[in-house]
Amino acid sequence: MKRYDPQSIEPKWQEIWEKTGVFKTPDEPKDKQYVLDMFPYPSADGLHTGHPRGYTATDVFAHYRRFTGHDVLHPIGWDAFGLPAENAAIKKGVHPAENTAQNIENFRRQLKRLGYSYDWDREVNTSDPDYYKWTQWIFTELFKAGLVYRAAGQQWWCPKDKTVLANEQVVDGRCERCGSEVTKKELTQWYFKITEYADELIDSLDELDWPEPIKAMQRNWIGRSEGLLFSAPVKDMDLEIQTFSAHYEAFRADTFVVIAPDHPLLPRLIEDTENEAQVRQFCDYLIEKRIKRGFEEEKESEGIFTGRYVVDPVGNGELPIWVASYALADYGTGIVKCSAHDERDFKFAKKYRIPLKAVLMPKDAKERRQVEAFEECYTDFDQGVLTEPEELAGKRAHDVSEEVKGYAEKHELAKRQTQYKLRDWLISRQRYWGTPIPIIHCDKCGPQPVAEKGLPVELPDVKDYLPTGDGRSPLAKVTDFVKTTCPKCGGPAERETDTMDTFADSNWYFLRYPNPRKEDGAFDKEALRQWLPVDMYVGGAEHAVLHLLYARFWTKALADRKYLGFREPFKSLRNQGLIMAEDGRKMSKSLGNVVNPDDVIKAFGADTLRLFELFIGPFDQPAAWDTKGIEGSYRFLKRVWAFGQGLLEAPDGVDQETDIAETGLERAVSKATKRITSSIEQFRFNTAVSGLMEALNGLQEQVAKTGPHAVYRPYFERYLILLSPFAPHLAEELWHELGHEESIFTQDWPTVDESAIKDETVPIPVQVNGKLRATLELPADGLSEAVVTEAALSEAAVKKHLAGKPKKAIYINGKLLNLVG
RNA sequence: GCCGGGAUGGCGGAAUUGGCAGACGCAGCGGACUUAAAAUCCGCGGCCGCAAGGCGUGCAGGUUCGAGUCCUGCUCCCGGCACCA
Repeated sequence: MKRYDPQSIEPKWQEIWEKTGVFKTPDEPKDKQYVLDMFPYPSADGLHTGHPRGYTATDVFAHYRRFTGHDVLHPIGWDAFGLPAENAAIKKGVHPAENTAQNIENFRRQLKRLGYSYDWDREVNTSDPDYYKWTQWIFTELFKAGLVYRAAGQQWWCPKDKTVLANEQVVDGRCERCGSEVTKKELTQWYFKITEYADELIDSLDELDWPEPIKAMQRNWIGRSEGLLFSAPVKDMDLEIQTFSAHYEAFRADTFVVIAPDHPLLPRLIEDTENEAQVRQFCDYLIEKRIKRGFEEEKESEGIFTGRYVVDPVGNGELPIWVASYALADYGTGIVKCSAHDERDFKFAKKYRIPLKAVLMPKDAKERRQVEAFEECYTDFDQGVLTEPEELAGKRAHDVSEEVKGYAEKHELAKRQTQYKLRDWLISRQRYWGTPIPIIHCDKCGPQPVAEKGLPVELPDVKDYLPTGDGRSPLAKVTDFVKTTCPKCGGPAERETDTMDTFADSNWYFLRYPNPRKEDGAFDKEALRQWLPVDMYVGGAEHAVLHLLYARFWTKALADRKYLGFREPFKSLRNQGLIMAEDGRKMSKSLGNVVNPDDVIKAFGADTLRLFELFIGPFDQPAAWDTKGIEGSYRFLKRVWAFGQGLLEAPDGVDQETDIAETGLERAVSKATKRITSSIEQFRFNTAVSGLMEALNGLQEQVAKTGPHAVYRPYFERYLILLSPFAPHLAEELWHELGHEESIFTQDWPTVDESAIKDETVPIPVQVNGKLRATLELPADGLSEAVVTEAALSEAAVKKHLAGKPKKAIYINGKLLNLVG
């Protein structure tokens, strides 16, 4: 009997599969399935144990879809631009291009060693000019569509990476990449107008088959809130200010107004007032304090009276305008009407002894007295009852929401307004290793997009790619690159020297796979029609608001430019949970608890690693690595191997006893097929693997009755097909040993024999008063209530717990009998 | 604070629509093989109890013939967002 030797069979089949092209993408797909992984960022560390979890899942899914007659596109590529590559390159003194190429080579080797069924002819590499040419082209298209603009402003700045960061890349006041504390810097930068799509980005989430938490995060991030916009004249001034309110129902409680210290209207507001200098000084102090504080929440708000009043449009008289540190210039209008029914307003008013008024009351009398005395801040707009205005008195704020909106609109007191937390996407990066922004600055004509024939704007191959830290990219020092002519007037002009955020690269790569080598366009209409949208997309939940939101935005923008015939790129999305270290902590080099997939493959083979990563726990949940657990998966594959070898060496010919075993084998395989099929479809790979284990146990049990026999082979062959998406090498090897010339992957998915699944006798649990007292073993057919009840009543254990005749009986057909005494 | 997700043996986890709680695996115990060990194979296994039996899915209630699953009220853990008006 041959020994199970993954080290020899796995590379052998990988080579054969590649040579014969079994996993190549079909040309004219009829029943297509686009099964996609979030492409990896090729870091110097190579694959970590988290990668194979998601990649094996999609691979199993892709195989399964092929087996069930679908034409599958299952590609892979490299998200190759980006800061970490550049930082690593700087550290090692190797050019990022060279460093990235090495890393990709290593990643490719590792992925191939795992036996994934990728179509390797379709690799894309975002740092390849043939790719980023089209990233730049899309940029210019969006520019022409008015979805790209330049603006000056305070930007988050990472002092270590020496580049600006988007809001999304700042986590707890730190740079998402390197963990340094971020600061602010005044810069002119490029933005994508993602806010233009805010509504659609929220609304169309409903139609997506995505994990609910991811949808919730996107809704949250976009942060839509519908309310009223009030306009109010400033007393003794020719000036109107506007305020946004989401909780306008208690508008009669407004007693003051706050404005952000950095609000653009503020200088005008305080001009020529008595306290002008003092207010200005205080605002400077507040602004500085906020920058220093970063993302930490202020313990106690501070403010100062501006000396100005607004005349309230809804009848609350003249309201004093205060500068308040808690007011944000970039949300709503930056000015807020304030009341006793907001925690922050309430606290602020108490601190500065600003008068308050309560018009929203709890039902409870004691609580009510506290609210009336301003001892408590009451903010429950769902349960609270209004006391003013008279028309609404006694009604719940929640119930009159629409009524108030309608009334305010009708009498022109306010307008309906929707606000978003989502900000436009800042894409300029002052770093070398990225896609150059294809813009030419001309003194006469302004910024001009580079025409398609001028693309790609190639990243110059320079020695000095170190970030400068002065707010300009290292490209600014490359005179040959910078100096050019204006595409409009032909005069001397300068190139934009910033590069794009790497999320721009990954925004559209899934559109490139259907036509990866197309030279005269980013994508081919017919190829996109054949393959897009992506049917199954798998990756980590950490991309919930960055990549997944941006990619949706570009898809919609390109659809509006008539380039795409769909508005959502990813129909179904699944997230894999993190693989933690065995100690339950995150794997990290500094903790020394990292498991390297290469080592695992060396010890157990790729099939074991694949199987174990799926068996480790529910796919979307985090799981801790388990050294003993992987041995268990290895043991299982060895048992499959030994079982196969047993059948190979078994004698031919038929005798009567084998019939009984065959019935049992049919049952085991049919049951397994049913269970594994539904598990894969639901992305519950851990139960799919236990289904495989259970089935092997069943096969062994049956065969043990007669010993191995050649007539059992067809059952085992069907079993191998079920196993093959998980352990492709082992399955293929045994398949061929069993005498097949063609690859196992040309076969059809096994069918289920429903009649075989049915057992001849079934166990019927008998409960007395809901408690299990006996289990009857009865023939599967003819299980009427009368038959079962009669059998149950003759059981000693049932009699014992049942005093006399049962008052009532609940019989669930073929499943359970409950006697109530 | 707000929004998600979760809590089941020693451990990871199973359990269609409410119907035998603990599948499958890990660790453990007992046995076979072996001079011995590893590997492999067979068996046992929620807790308490000698047993009959009782108790068991985070806690407290409820609905139901019957609840891990449904309802109400909590506790704790994980993730995301957070002066967002």
